[in-house]
Amino acid sequence: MAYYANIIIDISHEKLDRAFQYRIPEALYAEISPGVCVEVPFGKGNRIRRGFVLEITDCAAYDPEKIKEIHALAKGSVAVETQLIALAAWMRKHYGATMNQALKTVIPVKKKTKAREKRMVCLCMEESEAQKWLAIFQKKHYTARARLLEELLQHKELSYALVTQKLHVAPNVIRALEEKQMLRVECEVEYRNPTGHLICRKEPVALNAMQRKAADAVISAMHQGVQGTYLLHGVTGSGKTEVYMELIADVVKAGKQAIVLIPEIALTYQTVVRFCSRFGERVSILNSRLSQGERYDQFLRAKNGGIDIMIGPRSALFTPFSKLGLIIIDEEHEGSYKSESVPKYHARETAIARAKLANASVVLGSATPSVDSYYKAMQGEYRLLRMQRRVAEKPLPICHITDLREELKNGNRSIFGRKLLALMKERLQKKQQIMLFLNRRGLMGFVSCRACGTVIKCPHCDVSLSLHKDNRLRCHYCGYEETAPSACPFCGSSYISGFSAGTQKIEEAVRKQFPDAKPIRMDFDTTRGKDSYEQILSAFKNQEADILIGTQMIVKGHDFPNVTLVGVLAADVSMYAADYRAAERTFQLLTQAAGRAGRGSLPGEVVIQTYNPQHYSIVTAKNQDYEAFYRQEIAVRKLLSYPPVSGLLLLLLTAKEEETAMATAEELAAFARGEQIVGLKIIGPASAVVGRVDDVYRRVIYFKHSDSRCLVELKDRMEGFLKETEEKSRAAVTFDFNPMNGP
DNA sequence: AGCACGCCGACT
DNA sequence: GTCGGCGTGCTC
Repeated sequence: MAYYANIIIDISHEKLDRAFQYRIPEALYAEISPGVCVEVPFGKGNRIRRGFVLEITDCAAYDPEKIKEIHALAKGSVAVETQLIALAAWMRKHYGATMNQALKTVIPVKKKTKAREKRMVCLCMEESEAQKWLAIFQKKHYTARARLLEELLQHKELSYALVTQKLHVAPNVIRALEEKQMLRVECEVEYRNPTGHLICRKEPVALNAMQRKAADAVISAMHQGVQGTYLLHGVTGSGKTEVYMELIADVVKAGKQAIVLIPEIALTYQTVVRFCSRFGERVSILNSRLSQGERYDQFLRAKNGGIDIMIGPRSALFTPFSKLGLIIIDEEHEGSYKSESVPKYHARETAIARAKLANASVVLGSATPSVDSYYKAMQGEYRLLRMQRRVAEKPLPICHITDLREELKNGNRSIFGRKLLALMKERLQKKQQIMLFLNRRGLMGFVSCRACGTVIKCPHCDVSLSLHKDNRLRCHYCGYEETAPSACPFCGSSYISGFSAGTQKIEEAVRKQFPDAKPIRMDFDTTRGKDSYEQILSAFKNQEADILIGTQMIVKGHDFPNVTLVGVLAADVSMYAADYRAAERTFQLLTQAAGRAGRGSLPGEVVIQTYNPQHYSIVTAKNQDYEAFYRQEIAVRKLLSYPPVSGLLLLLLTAKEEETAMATAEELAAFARGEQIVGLKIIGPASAVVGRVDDVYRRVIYFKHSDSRCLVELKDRMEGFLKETEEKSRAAVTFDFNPMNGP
């Protein structure tokens, strides 16, 4: 009896996004199973390509004569559970992608994806001989060969992409010359270096009654074999981490494994130490600093049963545990749980899908739950667990709101309102610490001409360039940079000035107002270095500075016992961002920022400065009243048919030519209209907020429907439509369900 | 995505 | 005839 494997070839193209059948050679019977990565001959030239085994069968669904054999096991592949393949299929369906793309996000692969891009074409013969051949080719009018040879004589080494694209030399011409030993195609290989692991053990802290109650609700259900999704709403300082650890301990005791998702920015040394001291070497940590290879090694340990707990950002969700019992998502409301690349999955929904497959439970934790999750809890889809008091009954900070319009009326044009100024003075006298928080959005330092109003923009994107301290202008979308000009490039006026990036401006203002204070700044410029992030935080903790100035990054779960004042400067900038989550983000940011004050024995105070003091997101944040915020926000979402009340699907069309993007957008909008889906709302097509990035034009269409399953259905039909109606030049299409930060 | 095959036009 | 250029169609 012969065995066959259904394999997806690792080429992301709709036309190849299906299984191909290969015979399994007897020698590989033991090693081939669903989820392994193999090398197979593919296409006319039988080139060796990578593929993913989906399933094993004994019946040939194709002419057995034509079925080829699996060449080998791909080196550096982990046989992943069939469960993860099912998860990839689920992701493909719900977020829009090719099966190959979905598999790639789910299956750990060792091989560098960059290898292909780094292919080089290099000359391997004497120059004089090459000249001879060049003359022959020119004489024979072998224009392609002559072009290539000419270029090689000048540069010796050329990138493969350049040769095929810019020089228009076909791959078969390259191979013809390679066979004649005139040139070589080489690949570069990279090395990786692993990091150490820390081990230390401490006795667990006993839970208080409130924590016990929350933990027991989950544990008792798990013991009865009931799996579910829980939303743990615990105010800042209520001790959610202790609850997580209790649950993990219980899961591990039952011989199962746990995954803990933590937003990248909150994955600090402190967190790592906390988990390691409780669970020792059974814990593994993933972070973005790890190379592909190291990440793969961690997954291999998990696969082989070397660890029980994996902690990490979004991608840790795909840890190949065979007996997964629990997934915890801390800071559940965080935007970083949504993937920015295809498939644009949300870790929360995907975790629930994986848990269903593994018969595991999911615990979502947050002090400020996402409106999405709280809504689902209200609908009874998740079970809500509350922890409304801080450990040791520490009082919540006193919160003041400063109306910046009033300040302006009273002639105060500085960054600091009078209330904040007075409190800062007092704290500095008492030798207590202060945190100043700035909303980064909107305060980017762009450069404009005061004479003609010209704003310096990126030549490749529709955004203004921002000024950095090294006097260079950078594009935050494509990375383009140039030296800041001294005169306006349009009118020649020398009255051209940059609005320095927000945090720098604040630092200057602090130094001016309080010459004796020691401010420390944390932003993209000061955290360039390797450990500078940790260094700044520990310096502040050791009271080497008394004012910490920063953006989002300083708000996330750090304990600074001596901080008794938090100032939020210009709280409303994020509310003007043109997207429906703006109020939610503002509320979350303010609540989290306020939570930084009074963590120690000293009571804290918070000052929120805003131009919109009456806005509900600010008023409810002042009162630390999540419920009140939720009630008002959900009413707005209902009124405007936004998630979670309604489903929202964003279609992004990208193309090199503006016309192509527009044409495809119109084509798809027309198709959607023709589908006659009752209750479907189509908004657009329109230009994306940033209409051009890296010289690629971007258009968007929004679809709304009260039942998000209808949108998944619509996406399926559009995928089918794109597959069937072939058109030679069409824009690239990406789907994004319930997008996080606009297109 | 690659790669072959097939056709047209240009030049030996 | 031969080769480059380009469109079409298939890949287990």
